[in-house]
Amino acid sequence: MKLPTPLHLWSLSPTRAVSMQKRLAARVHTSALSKDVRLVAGADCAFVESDRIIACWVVWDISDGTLVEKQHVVRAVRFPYVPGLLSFREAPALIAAARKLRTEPHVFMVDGHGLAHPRRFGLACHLGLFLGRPTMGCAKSRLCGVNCDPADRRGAIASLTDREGEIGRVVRTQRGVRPVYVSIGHLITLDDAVRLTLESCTKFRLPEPTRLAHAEVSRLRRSLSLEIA
DNA sequence: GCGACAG
DNA sequence: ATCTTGTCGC
Repeated sequence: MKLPTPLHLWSLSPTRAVSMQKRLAARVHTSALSKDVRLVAGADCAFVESDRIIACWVVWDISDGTLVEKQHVVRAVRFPYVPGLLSFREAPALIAAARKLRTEPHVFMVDGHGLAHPRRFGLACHLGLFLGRPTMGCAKSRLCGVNCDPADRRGAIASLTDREGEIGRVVRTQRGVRPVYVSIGHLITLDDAVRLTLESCTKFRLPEPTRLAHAEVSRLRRSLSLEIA
């Protein structure tokens, strides 16, 4: 996959990283997604010995539920986990893995937030700018904002808001499970992000693209752990 | 000062 | 995220 010229280097201090987020947040855009979304890419990361990161992208066909392609990279971890700065830890590896994709996904989904971030610039937004393509976030827990608890039925939705208004939506993807937190990343609308989330959660709480990517990095981590031992 | 805090 | 078996609840 051909990617745009990188917007900046990744060797930044946490303080500089925060400044960078504030600056880049202005470049994020909401826009209608093309009508025929079929290929949905899902990402996830795993860590080995806390010093190496495994980043993977899986391309899932929403029309027939098949796995089209999967690519991954293993790199050295260069940034600590700091709430609000997740992209500086995971994005570099995810971008490298995305370059290896041979198919062109219609939208990229990540395990984390996009706009539903303290500075409105979560991992999904950061990746959206670097990939120059539609992205959205579907997180397992909340980072910021307030919300009501959606009804306990598949498809129930509650608005996630912060001072300026709606920054995402809390979606119950299956009855009897905890809801997921959906927000836009870049070049997509919140309505489409929620729709894609529900269409991708065919049988589990989490979307298939992201769920499959998680299974893949877990498998890769096991084999790498064995090489060490 | 006291919580909250994506993965 | 990661360390980890059985076990409480629907």
